[in-house]
Order: sequence, then structure tokens, then C-alpha cells
Amino acid sequence: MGRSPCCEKKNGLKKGPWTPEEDQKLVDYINKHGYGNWRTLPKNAGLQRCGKSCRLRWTNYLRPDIKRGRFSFEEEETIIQLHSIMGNKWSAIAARLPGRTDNEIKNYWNTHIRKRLLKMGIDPVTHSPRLDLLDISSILSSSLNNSSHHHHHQHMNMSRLLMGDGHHHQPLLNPEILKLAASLFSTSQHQNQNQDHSGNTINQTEINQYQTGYNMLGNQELQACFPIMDQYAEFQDLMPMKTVVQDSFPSKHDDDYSNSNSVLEAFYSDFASVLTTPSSSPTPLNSSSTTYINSSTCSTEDEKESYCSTEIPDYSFDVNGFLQFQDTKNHWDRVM
DNA sequence: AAAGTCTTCAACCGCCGGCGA
DNA sequence: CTCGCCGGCGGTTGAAGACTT
Repeated sequence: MGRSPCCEKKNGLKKGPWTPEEDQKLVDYINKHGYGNWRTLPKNAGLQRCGKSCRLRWTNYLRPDIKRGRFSFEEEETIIQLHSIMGNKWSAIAARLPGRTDNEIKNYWNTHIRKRLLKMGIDPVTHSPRLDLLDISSILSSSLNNSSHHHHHQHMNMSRLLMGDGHHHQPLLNPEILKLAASLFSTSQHQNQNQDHSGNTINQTEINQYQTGYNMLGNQELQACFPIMDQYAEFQDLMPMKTVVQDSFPSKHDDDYSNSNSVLEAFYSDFASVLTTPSSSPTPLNSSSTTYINSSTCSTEDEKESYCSTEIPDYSFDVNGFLQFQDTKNHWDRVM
């Protein structure tokens, strides 16, 4: 409303939504004469629109080769992969997705994918885990107040957490967990370094160690780690887990996960599902996990709505696919 | 039922680069 | 070299519909 009009500076050219009649005029004209010279086209077609508006309407809506409807899971994966390489180059991304327009992809990114990555603790710009979303104080109070009401939680130190505090002779944290966390940290450090040195990839043993460590942690233990990690800089790389654990599994009890391969496997399956090409078939984790509804099995639009926009599909963690993707990304980072 | 809030996405805007004069 | 035109791009908006209170 408070915006300066672009086209009606001269003879009141129409703006806003297109009517079916206008669409028909444009389609008829282009079918007869082809498109090009958008400046003179509206006059010739008998439209009270500026050329830009006609071009936009044609390329984004009326073009016969436009694919309608929901994005498939494969399309979504492609968008995320290409975006991680090219950034907001919507037209370049659209060129790799037949029948999809840059505008449509941009909208889909902003309304669906971006939010989902954020919820997973992944920065949608860098595609790396975020370190800036952490509300440490709430974690500190929720996880430490219960077990240490005599001590102000801000003065909690490492030895108390490891050895207990005199009232609670049980350590607040299992030292094994910290050891695991430390080893995980070292792995993630290697991963970061690899981005600077071409050709180096994480070996399979390290990946296995990484996964095993995570798989051994229960939800509660995992959450208990966060305040410790916050206090000690060397654990900073693990902090995105907090967002993932809290946002993805906020209402579940620990028991729901104790029999599964744990929270972190779920995390990695989510992470991998959006970053890798689906080379493996979908593998449900357990009954408490979100069920992936394949779009082709949905009978109605409503059912399809629940796919992609709100549900995160379950895929087993595809290590090789993930590494291949990282290699590709590293390659592009070097080249561009 | 109605008012308020949130989400979606078609369409707009300003800017930029290529090109011909 | 500069100027103006044009097509194309990416960011942003706001009406309409969906959802919530």
C-alpha cells in the first residue's frame, strides 16, 4: 500500500492478481505469436499490464511445462543440497528442478525448509549446526536444580559434577559420558579441519566411534551434558545437540528412547535425510519415531500436506552418502 | 460465532548486467 | 565511453486463507 507503483506511473496499468480473462488473453497471444519483447506484448495482447507483470505471470504460472503440486522428497533434498552449494541462487537451483520456478523454490525454502533446518539446529545459511541458539540458563536450572538445590547452579564446577557434592554421592555426570563427549569433540574437530585440507576425509572408524558414543547416551544424560559443555570451551562443537534434543523430542519420556538406538541416531537420521541422496531404502527406527509417509501412497491432498511440511522422514544414517556430500561441498567451496 | 493471529505464496519492487546505439 | 532499454534475479510484501482463542 505504501509502496510506489511501478507500472501505473503512466496510463493506469493494472496491478495485483490476474483474472482468468487476463490469463486467457496472455496464453492465447503467446500461443499464437510466441513470447519475447515483453514491453510491447501486453499492448498487442490487449492487456492493461506492464511487460514485467506479463513475463512474471507467464514464467511463474501460465507456462505449460510448470509442474504443479507438492514438492517430492527427492526435490526437497535436491533443493537443500544445491542451496548448500550455491546459496540463494534460486534460478540456478530451479534450472536443476524441471518444471519448478525460482519463485516457487524460493517460497518453499522460506516457508518450509528454512524453518525445519532451524528446528533441527542447522543454520539455513551455512548448513552447519548452529551455536547461537542456546538458552543455557534454562538448561542449567532445569537439569541442575533438581539434583543440587543447596548450591547455586552458576557455581557448579567440574569436580562436583563428576564426583558428587556430599549430599548426593552419585556423580551428577557419568565420567564415561564426558569421555565419550571428549572423543566426539575430537572427531568433530577433525571434520572441521578437513574442510581446510582437501582430500582428507573422516575414516570409517572415527565415524563409528562418533555414532557409538552418541548411541550410548540416553536423553536425560545427554541433556545433563549441556551445562558442562557450556562451561568448557572444548565441548562447544557439540552444543547443537541441545537444540535438536529439546525441539525434536520435547514431549517424550526417556523410556521411549531407551530401547531404540537413541536420540542421536534419530538426530543423524534426520540430518542425513535432508543432506544425502537417498541411496538406501527407508528404515523405520522404532514405533515412537515419526513415520514417513511416502507421497505416492497418499490418496488426498490433505494427507500429502502432512508430508514434508510437518513430518520429518526416518532414514537410517547414511554415512557414505553424507561424506560424499561433504566432499562435493568442500570441492565447491574451494572452486567458488 | 467472531475476533485475533499466523502462514502461505503470487506478485511486486529495486537493482544489476548485457547489449546496442 | 556512456546512455538507455530490457530481461532477469532475489528480497519483500500483503491479501487471503487457515488456524487459534
